[in-house]
Amino acid sequence: MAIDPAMLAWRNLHVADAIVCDQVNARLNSEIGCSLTEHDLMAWLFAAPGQRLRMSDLAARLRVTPGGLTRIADRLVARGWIERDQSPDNRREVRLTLTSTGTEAHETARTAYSEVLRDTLTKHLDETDLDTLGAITAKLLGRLGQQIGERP
Amino acid sequence: MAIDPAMLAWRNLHVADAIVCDQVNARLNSEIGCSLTEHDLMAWLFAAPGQRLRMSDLAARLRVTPGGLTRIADRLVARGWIERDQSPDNRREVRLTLTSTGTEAHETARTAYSEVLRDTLTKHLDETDLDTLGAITAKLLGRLGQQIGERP
DNA sequence: AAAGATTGATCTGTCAATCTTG
DNA sequence: CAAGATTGACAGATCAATCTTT
Repeated sequence: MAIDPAMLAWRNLHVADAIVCDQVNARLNSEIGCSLTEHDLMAWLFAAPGQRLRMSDLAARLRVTPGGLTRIADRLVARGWIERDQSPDNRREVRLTLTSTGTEAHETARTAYSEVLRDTLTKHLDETDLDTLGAITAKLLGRLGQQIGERP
Repeated sequence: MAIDPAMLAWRNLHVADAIVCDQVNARLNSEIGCSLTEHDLMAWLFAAPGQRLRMSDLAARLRVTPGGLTRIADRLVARGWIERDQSPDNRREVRLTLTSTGTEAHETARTAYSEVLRDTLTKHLDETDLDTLGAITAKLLGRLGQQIGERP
């Protein structure tokens, strides 16, 4: 009886993700003093139109709860890397922006992040494998998105 | 300038892993009353020679710290699903085994787990994609294992 | 002293309740 | 009352310190 190919693929994928996450976190932590999640928050802000996003939008992108995002934002505000501000036309909404120090921190973090990916992925998989991996996971995400309800 | 294929593959893989984890956790939680990690602990025990493993070995397999494993084991002992015992020839070592209720719980959990994988992976990717995904991640894990120090 | 497991303090996130604004 | 964010209580793991056994 052959082992379930889905189970095999999943377990490999899951462990590989854990290992890469650990390495990224370790590197970001020692070099910049932030976590992968904190980097991702800054990356979403950096890429957003007007460098500005609402709390609820960020929570969806980072896949954390509203309460969780409040805490993550608290930490980055305390470090002086982001700032809160309220939308003038709807004072319920809180938006976040990068400060100038936050932009610098993100730039440094992004570089370190890329280096870890080179050491963990690019070094071990050739271009074809990486593209194939990207394509299959992209297909999967597309289907899962429809199934679940399309993460924005 | 083309987007970095490693970054693309990694982000897709990372998000896909998070989605599948959430679904597995939700299903195991509602149906069996356990988490993915708790299932994995039981699965390792079930597959082990003599259905018995040392704390430190389990910690390495589950990729958690010794302290973390103590807590996970505490919960499963409290549910009556596993038991602690001490090695007669080295009383520092603590080993875990499944109880009969634990074996039943694991069996139920394993079935639910497989069903979630069918709904999230097998339903959306054909056999070829799954095999390719398994092969590429296996290659990656092989290289990462050597790089890091071979998880047992 | 070192190996192995546990414990207390802490960190990060969740969940449900709450506060504010529309 | 609903939308959006925050807060308190808690869950789950980490880390460093500790205890036991070798």
